[in-house]
Amino acid sequence: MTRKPTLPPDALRPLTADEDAVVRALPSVLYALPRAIDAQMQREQQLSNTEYLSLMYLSEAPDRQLRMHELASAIEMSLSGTTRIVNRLESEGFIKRLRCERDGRSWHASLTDAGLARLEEAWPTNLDAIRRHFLDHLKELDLKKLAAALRNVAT
Amino acid sequence: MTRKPTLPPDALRPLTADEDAVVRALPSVLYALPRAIDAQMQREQQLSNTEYLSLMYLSEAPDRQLRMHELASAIEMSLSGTTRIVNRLESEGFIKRLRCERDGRSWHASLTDAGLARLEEAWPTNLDAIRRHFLDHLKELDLKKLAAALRNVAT
DNA sequence: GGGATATACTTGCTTCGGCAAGTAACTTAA
DNA sequence: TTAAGTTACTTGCCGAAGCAAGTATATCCC
Repeated sequence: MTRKPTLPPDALRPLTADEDAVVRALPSVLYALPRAIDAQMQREQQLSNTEYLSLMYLSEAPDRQLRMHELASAIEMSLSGTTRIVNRLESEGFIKRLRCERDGRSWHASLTDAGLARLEEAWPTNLDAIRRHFLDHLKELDLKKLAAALRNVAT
Repeated sequence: MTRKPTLPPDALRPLTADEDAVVRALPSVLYALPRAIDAQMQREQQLSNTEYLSLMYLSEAPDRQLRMHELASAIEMSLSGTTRIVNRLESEGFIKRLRCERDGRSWHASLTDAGLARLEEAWPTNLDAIRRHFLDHLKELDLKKLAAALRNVAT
């Protein structure tokens, strides 16, 4: 039972009413919402969100390829998780693995034409899912500030 | 390959620049952030977020107990997932299952004193995780509006 | 009252993800 | 130049969650 030692007293500062309201709404957004988006993507496109993101980041990369650890950090997954995602996408022909010429330990995940086509087929569903589950509910917010805040959260 | 038929044209309406900025930042927030919060809770408190939420909602319920499906909907998990969470928490003595007197098919998950103590031990970590990973990055936002929007997303 | 249906939960099976250990290839330093 | 260390990726093992099927109880309707 190695628990963290006592937290600094600041951690116990009570939440303001507004913060509390945000915190109360958070589980829905952080836990249920990703599952809902994933489920729609899976149902309508047979792609998980991480698979979709992989195709997307690859499509935007120079030469449509990224080294494994670059892809991992783009999709914010562990390297082992990324290995498996690439395995799946490779087995369906959407990605090819290419040896890296400059570093024999390294592989490039390279988006195939089929992979690009798959992405183009899938993105309307992804956009629809994000709109329906998320964007459409934010009408009252200042999106510019929200985007900045979310980028800030991201780091 | 049963794919959804063509989406309504509205789904293809392009994103505004602000919407796009939000969407770009979304994977970090919806996928990486929950993992980060979970990891901190697991590391420092040996509790998953769903376990923590279960204890929390039970502590707030009348008689500190809820029927399984009530708990499931509170924590927004499937019933089978809830069964397993309750199994885990029960095996550690934090929850007891009590037969429902009015309905023989039903069980109450009931928070024990040990469970309440566990919750009280864990909440500062949870609060700290939420603050550090999320709340502290929202300084620029109108939290009242954000809370309303998030509640809106939740439904 | 008793069969058909519905409800509340549990279990079996599968998938996904992380960590830690393993392997191969590169780099550094003696 | 070769042994030690580091890096890039993969594999083995595990836990968590969902769906679909199973079980037990309740309700409905004749």
